[in-house]
Amino acid sequence: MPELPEVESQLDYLRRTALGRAIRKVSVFEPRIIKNSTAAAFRKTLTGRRLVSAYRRGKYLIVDTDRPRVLILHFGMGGDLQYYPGPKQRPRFTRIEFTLDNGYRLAFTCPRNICRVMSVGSPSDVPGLRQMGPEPLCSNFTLTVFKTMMGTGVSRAIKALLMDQKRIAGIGNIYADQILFETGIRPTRKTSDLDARETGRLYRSIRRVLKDALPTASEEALPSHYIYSRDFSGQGCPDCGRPLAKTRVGGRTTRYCAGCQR
DNA sequence: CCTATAGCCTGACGGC
DNA sequence: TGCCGTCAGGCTATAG
Repeated sequence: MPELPEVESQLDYLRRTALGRAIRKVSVFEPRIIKNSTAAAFRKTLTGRRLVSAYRRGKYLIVDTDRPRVLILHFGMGGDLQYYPGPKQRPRFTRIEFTLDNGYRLAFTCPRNICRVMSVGSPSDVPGLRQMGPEPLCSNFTLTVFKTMMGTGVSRAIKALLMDQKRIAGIGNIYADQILFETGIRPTRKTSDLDARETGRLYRSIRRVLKDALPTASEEALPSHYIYSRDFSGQGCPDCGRPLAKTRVGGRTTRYCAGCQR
């Protein structure tokens, strides 16, 4: 569920709380979520490090330290950061806890253990980051770039392409459905079937939907007009009121309006 | 190379 | 009351 806008809000949270502090202690409650190294190496490489700066890439959060050592967080589904004064406030599902030099703690929580943390020398050590496609909200993601991407070897459903992190960074199930709804394109359409006008609309919709979601994105508040929310609350299409269709595309539950999306 | 699918993982929820 | 099956969704590994 944490997609580009939600990870951006996690980044904001980190900047308002633990960023700038040094790690006094690393507590590992769930070693399985640590990738690329053992729990012992994870602790050792990060203890004493200062969290200098952070940025987002796709659905990853990347934290640079005062050494050639980078903390990578991936929120999987339902991952979250919590900052609190002491162990009494430790949240449920805390998998990793950093005790900071001001005594406060930063927890990485994840109910389903699908999240991942890594301590690496460079972000490019992580295959998912190395192969990550362009950032859709950056200026180098132009219509031309998007058109080229849409033209190369694509017999797949358009929704599967939107969610492919090697093509575009940061779009997951919910925003893919919303982008396609606002474009009036059915998620099951083959990418090669889209004409130039639809491709242009899709490009603008990707940018608009993600950008509009940035200011308010957080785990608990998805806009009520989103087709995901509308389906969840048993309401129909926000435009025509018709019951929403549900199917599977790219292995994911997919919601659309059979009337408004062609 | 490209695409599709199974599996990881466990809380929430509905049915009985 | 409580058991059980299903679903959710990021990604990766593997199969076709």
